[in-house]
Amino acid sequence: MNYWLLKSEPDTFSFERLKREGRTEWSGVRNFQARNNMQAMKAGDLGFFYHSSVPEPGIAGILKVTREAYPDFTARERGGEYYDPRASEANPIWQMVDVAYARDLPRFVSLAEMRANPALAPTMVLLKRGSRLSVQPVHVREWNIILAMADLP
DNA sequence: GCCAACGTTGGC
DNA sequence: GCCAACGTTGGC
Repeated sequence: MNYWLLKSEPDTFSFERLKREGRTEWSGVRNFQARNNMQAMKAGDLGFFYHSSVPEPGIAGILKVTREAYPDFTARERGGEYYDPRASEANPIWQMVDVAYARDLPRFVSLAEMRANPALAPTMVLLKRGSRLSVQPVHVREWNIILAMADLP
């Protein structure tokens, strides 16, 4: 089992919406490193659902990978927001996974709080200077620290 | 709205 | 293969 962190702007797609709708396709990823991370995902892997570009960014809940990487068809939707003219059936270039709501955290864990935790700060990808990767691995150690933070008031 | 940091593109 | 220019991300 591997752990991940997936960023989303809640104005576009929030954790609450995932909870309400149950599942979604994680399409539209247009960064190679993020794509490679999705290709490494296994069904059953868990991930933090991270809310970005809001006054208080942070982890809103937990999702589960339900379908492993397959071609992201939005890359071939001519005129669509995620269209990529280089993508073809033979070479889709971009991949997506399906994810489902897994469970709530006891509470929201903010970016500021994670930054302030010296056990996370030096290593976690999210906290590295200039990091903007939208799909990133989370070490099991970091995963457990954040779960413990969410258990505290 | 600003801007630092980063990834990608394309000329050479 | 280098690297400047550009566009994007995302915290603040």
